[in-house]
Amino acid sequence: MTSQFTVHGRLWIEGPDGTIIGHGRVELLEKIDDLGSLSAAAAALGMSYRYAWKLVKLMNEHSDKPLITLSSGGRGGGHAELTATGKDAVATYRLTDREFERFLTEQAEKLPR
Amino acid sequence: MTSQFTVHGRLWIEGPDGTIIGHGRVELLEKIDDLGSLSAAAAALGMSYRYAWKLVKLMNEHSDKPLITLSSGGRGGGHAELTATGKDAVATYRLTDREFERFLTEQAEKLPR
DNA sequence: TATCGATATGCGTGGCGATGCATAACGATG
DNA sequence: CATCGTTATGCATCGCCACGCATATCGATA
Repeated sequence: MTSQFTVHGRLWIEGPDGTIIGHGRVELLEKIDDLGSLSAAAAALGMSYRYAWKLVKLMNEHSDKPLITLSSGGRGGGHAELTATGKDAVATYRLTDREFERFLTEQAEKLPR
Repeated sequence: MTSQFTVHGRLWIEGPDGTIIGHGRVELLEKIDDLGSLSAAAAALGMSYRYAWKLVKLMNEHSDKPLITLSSGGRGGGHAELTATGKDAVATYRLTDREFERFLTEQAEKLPR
């Protein structure tokens, strides 16, 4: 049967240019893609706008091609959008993350008792 | 061939009593088992004795049966030793950790490019 | 051209992991 | 019973992550 133990973990993907994409960043990217707004995405995740903005800046700086485009002013006050690179990154991460979830439950069942 | 991306991760095992055992704690346990001394183990890992002692206390408190026995005074000034439970915990963790390493490299090869 | 909502960014703060210092207690052994 | 090396534990601190406040900027639109 299932073990009394549970196996947990975190994983992240590093690119050759130093990009790091993990759980939190991917969630942010997905929310941005969903809502078209950085402030709304941050709020939806219970994350401060200040910090979300820093993450976006870091990701864009450390990546060869930017993952997110931000524009201020205009209708609605501004806009946030994923680039094709950004969407690719999300998709790639989600793929390996799904495998990871399978791995974790699979390992938990191997544990004693 | 191999991808330009690399997949990294951390994993830990939680017991029903709230025990948490992960990379750092296991390394400490192994060093204790190896050296028979908490202060020596901490030093060998470049970890402060203060913190290593706290970790041991936490692990023992949160586990049903203690993982480490500590004794002060006497020949050599004191002694640290793993219980059978402690050794089991290490062995179990190492087993799933080995699988985890395989998983990570395996996933990295699935990534684009 | 005034408004409005979002982006842009500095500055101070609080929690947490981890360190370092200092001091006490312990107990086998000489 | 003095010594010695380790365990035992308080307290102050440092760095990093993340938050919160405050303010400036931008640009479509009414």
